[in-house]
Amino acid sequence: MNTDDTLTPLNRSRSILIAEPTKLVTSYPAFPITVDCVIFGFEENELKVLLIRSDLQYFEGKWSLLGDVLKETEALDDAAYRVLCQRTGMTDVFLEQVKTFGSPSRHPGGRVITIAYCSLLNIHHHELKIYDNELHWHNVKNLSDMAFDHQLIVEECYQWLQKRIQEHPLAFNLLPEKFSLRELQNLYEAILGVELDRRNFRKKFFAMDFLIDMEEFEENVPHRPGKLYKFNFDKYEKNKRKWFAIDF
Amino acid sequence: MNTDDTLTPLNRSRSILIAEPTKLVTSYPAFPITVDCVIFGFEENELKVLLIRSDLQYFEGKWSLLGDVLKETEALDDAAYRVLCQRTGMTDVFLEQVKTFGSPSRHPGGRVITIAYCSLLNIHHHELKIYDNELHWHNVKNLSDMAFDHQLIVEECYQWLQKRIQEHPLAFNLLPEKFSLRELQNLYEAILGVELDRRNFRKKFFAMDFLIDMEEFEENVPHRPGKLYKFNFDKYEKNKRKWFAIDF
DNA sequence: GCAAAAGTGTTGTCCTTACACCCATGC
DNA sequence: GCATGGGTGTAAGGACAACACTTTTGC
Repeated sequence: MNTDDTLTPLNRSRSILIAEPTKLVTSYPAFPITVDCVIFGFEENELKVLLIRSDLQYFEGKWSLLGDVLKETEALDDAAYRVLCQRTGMTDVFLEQVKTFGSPSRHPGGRVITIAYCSLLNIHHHELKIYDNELHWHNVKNLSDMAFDHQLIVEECYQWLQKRIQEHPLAFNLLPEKFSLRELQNLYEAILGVELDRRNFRKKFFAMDFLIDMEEFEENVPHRPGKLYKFNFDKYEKNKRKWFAIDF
Repeated sequence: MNTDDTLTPLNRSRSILIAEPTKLVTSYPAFPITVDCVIFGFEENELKVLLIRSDLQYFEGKWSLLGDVLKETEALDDAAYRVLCQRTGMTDVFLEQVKTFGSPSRHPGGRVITIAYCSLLNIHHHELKIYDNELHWHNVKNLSDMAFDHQLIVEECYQWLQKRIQEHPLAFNLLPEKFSLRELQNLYEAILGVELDRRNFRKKFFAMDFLIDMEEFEENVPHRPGKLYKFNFDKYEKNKRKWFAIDF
């Protein structure tokens, strides 16, 4: 049973209806909220994440996610898109809410609750809006020395991505519009940390029948050029299978 | 580019380190935060969700999730467990964060951001702590007239559950410790909204080899009693398969 | 002509599905 | 003895894993 007497739902008598919701809400404790974007990119066969140097002296030299404070009347997703757009100049980017982190001690300046978003983009489709020279792509495999609980946040988003990429066609957000099957396979191998059989990988994607053959080939490669494909998002949306299989 | 001049990370010059994080955090806008628990139970072959009458006059007569305000120094998960424990008396209950909802207009008393948790429990393992007579189990299929955005929250948690139950042994949280295969199948059918072949369903679960045969039988059933099983969580934890299969 | 990667098929195994009959119990 | 659900097996088809050689291009 509750022992304090603040005006929380569990403390109030249930039989009296509250007529002044504004008064009620004003009585609640309030917390600063931020959104943090875990922005993944793919380059040189490595999965990368976009980080910036922390601007807190407390975390001097440590790396931090791109985030910003939620504004008074801004939707959560809008705040995340705003951060993305301001940093990368891109507006049509994959973005999804992953998890909210609210440990009371995660911020040295007081309690701040952050909503983590995961974002995937093609590194070569945009120029970073670098306001200073401290914005960089980092290999996901060697992260350390991060500010706040950002290492934990990246790890959870990375796990989320590993699972998600197997069930949804997210990978294509990380590649150029036209890509070779080798690039696609490299991407899956990098994200999942496994080696895949080339023949079976191709068979699987051709069997899905969501790849459009561009009848074009790679250029400037020091070996036989591979064919280029696009992912047929329209067809995928119409045909996506109703997922069902008990399996654990 | 930002046009206002509040002290958000995107507006500050990046070259100056901030020495007083507390001052910084205090300058951020702050929002009341609640946790809302979508508590699922299973009874009479129907998936149910635990709801209470809203205590806001604004939502008079409408149903609402069980929630409470986040306390100043309380971890998010702790707040959710507190709500669960206060309502159901149960402490060892499955609980997981699902998603954060923060539409600026979701609460009539001002902006309140809520973190939705999903919880699964065996209805018959506890007595509801009913402080008044307005706490009830509702069939998930016929929800309407809910307060706030709670209908949306329930829908998202239900979808989350449908997916999750196929990949993780969550179902056993909704059943008595000892259950028959029929009960298990009924549960899957109710949650997923499909009909399953009885023989194949049994084969699948026996093949997993995570069921412990209790050598006991149902009682007081008007037909041949079925065998009772327990789920072997220990064995599952040791053997759980590394999930990998591109499939979308 | 050599290095490097593209491209291609088959086979065996396993998993999934579809499907029908007898059995044990309560009434 | 009848109604109700418990319990079981098989066959066919589809998906997946393992595996090696030829082709094309750049240099």
